[in-house]
Amino acid sequence: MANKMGYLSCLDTVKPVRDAIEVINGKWKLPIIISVMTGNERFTDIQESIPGITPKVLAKELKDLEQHQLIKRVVKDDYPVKILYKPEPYADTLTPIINALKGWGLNHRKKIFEKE
Amino acid sequence: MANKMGYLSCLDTVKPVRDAIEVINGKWKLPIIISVMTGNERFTDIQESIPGITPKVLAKELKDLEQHQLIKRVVKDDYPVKILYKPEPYADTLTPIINALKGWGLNHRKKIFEKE
DNA sequence: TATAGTGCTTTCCCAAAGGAAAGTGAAGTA
DNA sequence: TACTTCACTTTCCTTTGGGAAAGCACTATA
Repeated sequence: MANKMGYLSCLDTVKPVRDAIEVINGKWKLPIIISVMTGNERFTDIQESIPGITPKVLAKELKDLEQHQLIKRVVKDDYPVKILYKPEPYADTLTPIINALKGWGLNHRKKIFEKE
Repeated sequence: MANKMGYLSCLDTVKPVRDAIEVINGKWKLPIIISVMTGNERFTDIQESIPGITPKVLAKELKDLEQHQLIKRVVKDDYPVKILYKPEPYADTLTPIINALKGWGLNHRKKIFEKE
């Protein structure tokens, strides 16, 4: 028993990786987290710091990230009402992922340029 | 100068992260790489090792991964013709990303279960 | 009062991702 | 000869992601 199938099980790794991918999927979630963690707090600042993102997409992704408790939306009613987006402490746990992707991306770009 | 904008630039990190995301985007690419790196070589073995994947999706993603030089398709004409998928050395460079995602996914699942 | 900026929302639309199910052609097995 | 396996391919359909553009309520400023 334990071997009725002919393939090698890799679920130990595949399952948690898929859990992670589900949270940070799409083109925009990690860039937004990076921007907020860098210190951008205002909607338009975040938007301008990420080339190509539209306000619709940004609004939607900010909501998703709030639900996953990675950022929080703070309404500050000073003179005018200001809305600030801040990273939750939980966002810090993504740092290893971001660094791994950053390192790989830098290296990959180098590799592509060398070849072509 | 160097400060005409009111936002903080985070392109140093955002750009390489996006380069990486472009290569490993979607639900399936990393699971497939994990399966192949685990030692699964045959189409049906890979398919069975990843619950939920359909042959159409697997065929398409395998082609993508081949183009990115992360796996190679080997035609072995022994008695019958066999087709094998093997990891390229370049796939190893994804290990830090996979480990970071795996660790985060495991922790995230624990966090979710604690709460609810 | 008119204009501009902020933080979105709304509408419309398209393309890509992805799932279900069946089919296909070559080869191997009974 | 019939059946099965392997490695896909094909068709069809639904969902999701994402872009363009406009609008809107509110506040500030001239």
